[in-house]
Amino acid sequence: MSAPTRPTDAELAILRVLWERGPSTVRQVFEVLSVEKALGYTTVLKMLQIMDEKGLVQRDASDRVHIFATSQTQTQTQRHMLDDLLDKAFGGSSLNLVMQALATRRASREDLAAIRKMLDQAEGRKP
Amino acid sequence: MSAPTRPTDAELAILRVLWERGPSTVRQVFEVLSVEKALGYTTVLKMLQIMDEKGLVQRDASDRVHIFATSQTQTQTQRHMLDDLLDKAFGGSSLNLVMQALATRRASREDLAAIRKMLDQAEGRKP
DNA sequence: ACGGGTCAACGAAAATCTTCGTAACCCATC
DNA sequence: GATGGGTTACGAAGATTTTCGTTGACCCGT
Repeated sequence: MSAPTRPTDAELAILRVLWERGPSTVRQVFEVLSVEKALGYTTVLKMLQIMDEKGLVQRDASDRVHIFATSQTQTQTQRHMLDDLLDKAFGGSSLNLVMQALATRRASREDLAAIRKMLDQAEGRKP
Repeated sequence: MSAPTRPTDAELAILRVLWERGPSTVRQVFEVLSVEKALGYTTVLKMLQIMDEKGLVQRDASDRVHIFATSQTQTQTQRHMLDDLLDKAFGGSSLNLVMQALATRRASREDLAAIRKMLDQAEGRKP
């Protein structure tokens, strides 16, 4: 159970498909990815083989056509990558990161309300 | 003025030093980095040469000992990398990203208060 | 002028990431 | 049981990233 290595861009593209579709075959992943970008079927296959070795995905090989699934939830991976970015580009300051995130893309009123609600919980406020 | 490529990990380590120290010589960057990790002087030099070609840093070669400086502020780079992460791992949802960032244990009580304050301003609350 | 120390440039090796051609395999249908 | 379409396995090439040894230039003190 070693620390999962940070997914590369190509790996992340595949993970995105698996998160959205759920467990999928190579062909299913390929169909989705090939819409946006020209790439070969065996490229996707190879990536999934490597990701399996790295532990990024799990493979169900009980049928002839193997089924691949992510081994971490999207949320877990997001946390991991955020933590990584926090260390490497934000000096560990999550305040700084949050400020930047809120400044970059304007959050809707509902978003802000949701964040406020979360702050209340985090701070353990009494109403 | 092409879109600056996302810095690699090694590049980011150097950028961190330059952001903190300001414009520096190869040796100065090397001294800082070699504290945490064993690496050669020429490794740092080569990295800075490459980063110069990529446009990540700017070089003042008017003296014999060259001075390197970042070509983007830390904030600009942070925005860029956050945007990248947002697309690639968060489906473009900054709300989601902020929530995750707040959910880590790295946000201190003061951080949360500062964010709350910012929310107040963003929502235009009257006191 | 000489020698030791510091410097940037260059090339190349090592490591990692990305892509795909080829082969081997399985199964359904002719 | 041969053929064809779809599958995984394998290896290797190409691209990028990371590392550093070597070389030649430059400077300063003797």
